[in-house]
Amino acid sequence: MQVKILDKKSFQQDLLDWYDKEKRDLPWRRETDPYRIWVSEIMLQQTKVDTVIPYYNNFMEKFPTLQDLADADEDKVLKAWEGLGYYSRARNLHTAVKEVRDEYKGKVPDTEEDIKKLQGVGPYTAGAVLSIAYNVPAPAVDGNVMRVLSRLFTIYDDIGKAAAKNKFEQLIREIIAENRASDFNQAVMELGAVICTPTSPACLLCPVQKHCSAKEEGVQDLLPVKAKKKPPRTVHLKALVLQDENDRFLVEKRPDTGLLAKLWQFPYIEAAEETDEDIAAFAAEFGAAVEEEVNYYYDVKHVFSHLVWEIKVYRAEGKVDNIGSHQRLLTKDELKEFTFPVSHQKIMQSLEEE
DNA sequence: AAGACGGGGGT
DNA sequence: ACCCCAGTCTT
Repeated sequence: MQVKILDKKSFQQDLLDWYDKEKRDLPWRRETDPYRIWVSEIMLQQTKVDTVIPYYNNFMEKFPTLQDLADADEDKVLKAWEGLGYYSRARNLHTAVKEVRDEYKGKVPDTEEDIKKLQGVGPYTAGAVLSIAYNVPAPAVDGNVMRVLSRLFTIYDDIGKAAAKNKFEQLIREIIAENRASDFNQAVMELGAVICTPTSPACLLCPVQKHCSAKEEGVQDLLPVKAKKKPPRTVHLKALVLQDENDRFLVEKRPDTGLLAKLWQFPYIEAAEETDEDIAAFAAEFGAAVEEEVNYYYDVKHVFSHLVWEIKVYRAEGKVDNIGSHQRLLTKDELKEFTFPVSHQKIMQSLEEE
């Protein structure tokens, strides 16, 4: 591969000098424990630093060591992840940490071969943990890195394609500062986060502007190239908030796999058509009398990356029976102990406004 | 190679 | 209302 950079040493020095001076003071940057680095990198997948910080701090308070997390109940782990999204990250991390406890004597693997075997550890996270925790010169290519490199070297490959990622990893292998792999990888990501931003990059403040091919050609706003995603499909739901005579609410645990696996929710049905009887029939299964017009209460809209939930919420009070084994009746206080997706937190919140 | 999988921010 | 952000696993 042709590296069009003029002076590698000069580039590394300009980048690292800037990073040494300007790097943000982040909780996980005060840590050297590979377990803590690992947790931060899992949380940072698809998620902004500002969102992660409070979750990370709380998580470390609850599970200070790898052993603590490995020994914890899954429900507690999910509760600590509540609202962060992509809950398979939490389940996979929990599985992987138990694997490290049992198969690696509690020490996070420091080789690419071993660390990649862990659930939820893909090419990015493997490189990030190896470089940041162990200073191994492995590439850690995330969206920030692809954006920075696509501009530095005017690469017009679609960064959504798998082939492009290999190209960027190879590029990092060629330009990484071998003895400062941790700082180098973090510096590139930091540059992408605070200077080389998706829109309106701050080129005038950029420490490596003089090495940047896109800036030289004035095409920084055209990069990176990325195919547009399809709009999410809309699913119509009717959710049922049943409150029994003891002011307990009917909730249920979602299946072990798929969307929002193992989280709790108010029972609902998919309503393909705007029919009137379906919610009544659904409620009748619990011995509750619900009518479309009488019990309709509230609308909740929730947007995921691949679908939209438009939820009509129905409320009813009275005796509740015929509870399934995955279902529970919980008081308002007890609801707080269970993990709900944000969409159903919105439903819960509507109960406070009366 | 494409889709599933959450949630947040900016304008 | 519309735009943007994007790792890993599964199919």
